[in-house]
Amino acid sequence: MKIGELARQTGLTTSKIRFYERIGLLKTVDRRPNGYRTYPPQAALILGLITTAQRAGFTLDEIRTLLPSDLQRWDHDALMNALTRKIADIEALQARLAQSKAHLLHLIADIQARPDNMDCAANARRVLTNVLTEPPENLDVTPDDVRLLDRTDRRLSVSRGRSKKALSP
Amino acid sequence: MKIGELARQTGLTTSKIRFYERIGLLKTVDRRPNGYRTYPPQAALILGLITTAQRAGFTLDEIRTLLPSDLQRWDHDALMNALTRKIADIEALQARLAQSKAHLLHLIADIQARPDNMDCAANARRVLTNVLTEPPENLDVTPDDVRLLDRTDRRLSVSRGRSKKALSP
DNA sequence: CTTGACCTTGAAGCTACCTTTAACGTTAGG
DNA sequence: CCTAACGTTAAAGGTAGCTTCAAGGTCAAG
Repeated sequence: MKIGELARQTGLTTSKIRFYERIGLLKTVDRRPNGYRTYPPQAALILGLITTAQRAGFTLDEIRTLLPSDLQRWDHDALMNALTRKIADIEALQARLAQSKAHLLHLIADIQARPDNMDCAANARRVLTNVLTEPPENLDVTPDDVRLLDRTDRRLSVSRGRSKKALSP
Repeated sequence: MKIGELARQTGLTTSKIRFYERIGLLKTVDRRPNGYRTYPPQAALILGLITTAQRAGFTLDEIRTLLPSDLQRWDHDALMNALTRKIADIEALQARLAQSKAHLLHLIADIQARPDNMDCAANARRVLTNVLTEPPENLDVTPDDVRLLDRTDRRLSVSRGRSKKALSP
């Protein structure tokens, strides 16, 4: 299978597939005499796995270390470890988001709770003081928690990059 | 107040403060005859606001358009709009995270549910098929939802960039 | 023989948010 | 007067995950 065909099958762009190869993520690729890449049918499967793992919050780096060269032979322990850690990361993020959300809701309520006898400027001062004197949100998030987020978002931004400008035909 | 003093008060680095000025986020700055920046006490307050807003998931760009030059005179409607939208973004992300988490838990269960009479390779094949045939996770997340995440993570990654290499003294 | 669809490469660009570096001027204290 | 700590600038670098570009080569159909 040539790269364009693989791209169609997986829904990925050819540039993405080549990129994965460059960073050592996709190794099941051969060359025809003319230099063209050629893939076994299995490649589509692997790319599907990569995409799925990415959506679950794994970095390409993590995926690379977890993906066995032979799909039948996984490092069971490493995989389970990674899955468990990833879940913990997600939970930490969920806690953060809940906090942020609560914070914003509180702020909205605070703004709308302007006493009738108070003018806008004074209300602004009042709200401002509240915002800045709230406790510093002790979230206890470790650098490791953070890493997921860095991934998660990017994972989600599948729809980006496409939005820039439509191909001018 | 000079920039070092302001940095100490806010807990930000001087480079960050200068950066904020460069991108037009912090305008309350004057110069002494020697070229040094000098700030009114209010500046610390504004930086506090910026940091808080960032933690809540706003981009510096968003913050810039929302921050009034006079802290007493906010654009009430724009602010409320932004807050409301940001909450919606957070909710979308929460939904995604819940999905990812469920997905991972399911995967773990699936791996552990290997029938006694099945060998590892066969189990790997079985799980693999399950993973890849699950529905494509119809999440209906808009590009706008995505933007928050891009922010949220970075907001969280305060602890990064420091990790590279300690200053060699 | 030409057209168009496909393939190749390395390098540069993009995003958002900073930090780092180099090369230099200022100021307070001993 | 020297030194250490502070201040200044513009420009480049770093992250993660790609895309885009320039400048080609290959191939099948008409």
